[in-house]
Amino acid sequence: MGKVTQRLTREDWILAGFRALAAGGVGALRVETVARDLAATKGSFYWHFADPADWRKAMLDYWEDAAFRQIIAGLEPLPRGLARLQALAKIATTKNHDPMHGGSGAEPALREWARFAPDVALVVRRVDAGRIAYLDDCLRDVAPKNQDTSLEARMVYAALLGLQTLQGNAADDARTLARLIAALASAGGK
Amino acid sequence: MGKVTQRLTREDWILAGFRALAAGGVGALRVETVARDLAATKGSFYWHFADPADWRKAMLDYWEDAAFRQIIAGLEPLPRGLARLQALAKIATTKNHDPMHGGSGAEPALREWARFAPDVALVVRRVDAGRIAYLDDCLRDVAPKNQDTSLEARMVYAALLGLQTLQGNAADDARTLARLIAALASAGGK
DNA sequence: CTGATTCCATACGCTACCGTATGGATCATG
DNA sequence: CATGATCCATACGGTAGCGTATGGAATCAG
Repeated sequence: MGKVTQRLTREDWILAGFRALAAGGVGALRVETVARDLAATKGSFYWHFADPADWRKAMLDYWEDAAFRQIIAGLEPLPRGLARLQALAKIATTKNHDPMHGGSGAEPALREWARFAPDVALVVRRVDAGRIAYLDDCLRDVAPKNQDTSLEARMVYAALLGLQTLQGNAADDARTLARLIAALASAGGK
Repeated sequence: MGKVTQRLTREDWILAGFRALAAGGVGALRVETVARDLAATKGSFYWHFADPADWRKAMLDYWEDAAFRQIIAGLEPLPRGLARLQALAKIATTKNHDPMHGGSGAEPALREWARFAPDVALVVRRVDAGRIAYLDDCLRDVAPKNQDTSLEARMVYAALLGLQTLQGNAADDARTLARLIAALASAGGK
C-alpha cells in the first residue's frame, strides 16, 4: 500500500503531519516525533522545509484544497436534489477515520488549533464557507422556489459538525438529519 | 475583582488551568507556564497537587460539576415549555468567553483533549449525556404527547455544538435554532 | 564509470519543562 | 512571642524538542 521509497517527499511529511494531528492533536506536531513515525530524522525534515512554520503552512494549503473537494467529489456525480442531500447526510455521519486521503480525523484537531492560531482560523473559515455554500445549493434544490435557505444551510452544517464531535450512532444520526433537512427546507422562510 | 491573597489555593490552580486551556489548548497546560500566569513557581503547584495528572483530574472533576449545572441553573427558574427552549437557544448561541465562572471558553479544548485521553472522553460523554437528557425533557414539553424526542434532542444539541465551533452571528443562529426546534418537535416521531 | 546533485543521518549547543529536595517565609495558636 | 504547621521559592539533574553544521550515502547526467 505505502510507497517503498527510501527517500521522503514533502508530501510524505505533510501526510505524516496529519496523522500526528489526528492521533495526538496539535501538541503532537513535533518534528522529531513525526520523524520517528517516518523512520527518519529531522535531517530529512529540514531539507524539505525551512522550519516547522513552513511545514504547517504546507499542511494548511494541502488541507484547504482537499477538505472542500473531497466532500464535493463524491456528490457531484449524483443527480441534484434529495439524493445528494441524503448522500451528504450519510457521508457526514459515517465516522471516517483515516487522516487525509478521504476523510479527516485531523479536522477536529485543526479546528482546535484554529482557536489560537489566526492563520489556521482563516483557512478553516474559508473551508466552512465553501462547504456551507455548496450545502445551500443543494438545499435550494429541494426547497420552495426562490426561498432563501442560507440560514438553514448554516444550521445543517452546524448539526453535521456537532454530530461529528459527538461520535454516536451513525445510522440514527443520518435518519434524524434527513428529517431535519426536510423540516427546515419546507418550513418557509423569514 | 480577583482575590488579593498571596497564598494560592487548589482552586486557583484549577481555574488558572482552565484559563490556559481556553487560551492555548491542551498544549498550554504546563506547570511552569501556568505558574508564571499565577506569579508563582511550581513550588506551590507541587504542594497542592501530587503531579500534573492529579491537577488535570481535579480540573475534570471541577468541570463535570460545573459544565452541567451552569447551563441548567439559568433555566430552572423559567416555566417549562417554550420559554426554556428559547432561553437555551440564546444561551447556547451567545458567545461566552470567560473560562469557568459562567461559561467555558475551555470546552472546545476539553473536547479536543478528550479525543486522545480516554478519561477525559469519559467525563465529556457524561456531561453531554446529561445535557441531552435535560434538553430532551424540555423538548417533550413542547412536543405532541408521549412522543419520543430523544433523537431530536441529540440533533439539537449537535447543532448547538456546531454553532459554537462556527462562532457566527448569534442573533441569526438563535432565530434559526428556534425554527429548527419547532420543526423537529412537531415533525412526528418514528 | 565519474562527477555533481539530491537527500539525509549524526552531532552539538540551546531552551523549556518535569520532578525532587531543601530551606525559608508566613500564619495560626497557645 | 514562640512554636508548630502551612505554604512556597530556589536549586538541581534529567528529558524532549529545536535549529544548525557537516559529512556521507543515494541517485542522476554525461
